[in-house]
Amino acid sequence: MISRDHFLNNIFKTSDFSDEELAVIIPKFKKVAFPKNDFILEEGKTENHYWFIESGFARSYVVNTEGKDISTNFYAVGDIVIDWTSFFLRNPTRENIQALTDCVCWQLDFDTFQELFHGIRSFREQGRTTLVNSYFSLKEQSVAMIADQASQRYLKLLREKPHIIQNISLKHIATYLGVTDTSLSRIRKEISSE
Amino acid sequence: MISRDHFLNNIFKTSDFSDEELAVIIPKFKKVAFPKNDFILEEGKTENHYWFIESGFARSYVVNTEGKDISTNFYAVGDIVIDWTSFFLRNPTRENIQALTDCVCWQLDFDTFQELFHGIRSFREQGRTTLVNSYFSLKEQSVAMIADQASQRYLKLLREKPHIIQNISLKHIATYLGVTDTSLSRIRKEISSE
DNA sequence: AGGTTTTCTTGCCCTATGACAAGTTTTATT
DNA sequence: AATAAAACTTGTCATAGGGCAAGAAAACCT
Repeated sequence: MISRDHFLNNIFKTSDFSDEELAVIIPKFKKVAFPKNDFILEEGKTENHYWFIESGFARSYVVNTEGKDISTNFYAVGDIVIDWTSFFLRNPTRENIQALTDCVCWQLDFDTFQELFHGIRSFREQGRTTLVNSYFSLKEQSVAMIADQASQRYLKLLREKPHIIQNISLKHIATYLGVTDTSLSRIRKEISSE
Repeated sequence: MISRDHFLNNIFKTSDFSDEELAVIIPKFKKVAFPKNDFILEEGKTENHYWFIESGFARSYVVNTEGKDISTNFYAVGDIVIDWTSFFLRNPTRENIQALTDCVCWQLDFDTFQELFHGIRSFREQGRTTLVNSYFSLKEQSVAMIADQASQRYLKLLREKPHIIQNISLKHIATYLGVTDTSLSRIRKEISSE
């Protein structure tokens, strides 16, 4: 019997799962802890798991040809931590995912995912929706990179994900927004002086 | 009986479909033609279809707050034309998709898609893979916007999709690459003089 | 607490790209 | 073919943001 206030119950409660389905799904997840700075995923490995974050912060990044890292995403409580491409295409990843603080996560492996995906209609509907939501966010950010000034991208992030601004270091946020840390520092100054 | 050289047979042949499955799937598609400049999808509408292009070129774009359009993708023979977000989340789209030449397409509607997706395991595996591939391309382009110079993004497009460079107007390619048409013209000049 | 490392800010100058405008070439239309 | 309309190029000048380096402030040891 799954406790009514189990973390994963809150994750799944917005979807159309029956109690019976949740009783099948939730026990498949395994609790794991990542200490601060630990790598949840490393470039070159093929991802065989994903996680939901119960506590802590993480970020994903890629390293470009000049050896600089570029943050591609940030993960906070309730977020799914997954490299969609590596997980589903069974390819070595280009991404690194790193715990920025101590993290507690709930993990599912690929085979179990497949079993649930093909076995439970609402699970695959929910999985598809989660992926499409990620796609949507990425597209929004991608269009903003072309259409908006860096300061507007910063303000949007501040508006929509203030917990990221408050908990992630400026240099990581800067690369995510496509500017240098120097520029982001100036953008902050500019904004606070208004 | 589906002809062995039916266009859709070539689309699906790379996946693990049995002949029986193909005989179920392919007849569900409906042939449609879009004349040049026709809108395949318009902002504000909820997308109830997707298409495979048998011939022609199309592009998708969003209009930003200043009224300028930004190309988000180009579609050529064999490509899937779909607004993933609108199609799966059943939301009004922000995108416009426009035929740049006369196009012949094969169309599937949402309800039929759902029937195949939930009914045929290999169909949903293939659908998921297609979506993840789109996600991958978007991410690549997104990281390139931050990590690479405009000229490198142009060269990459030229290398990977020469048919796009050859058939799509400079101004559309420019917004896709995140530069003005003026800049792209200079980039071309710069490259050809090397 | 004292020292070390990391994070953030600021100054100076530079570069890639944008804005605008005037040509030129290509394509479409009658 | 003649005309109009796009598409593309090029010039001049402006600007957002980058590169580098020096401090200041904060976080992290042991």
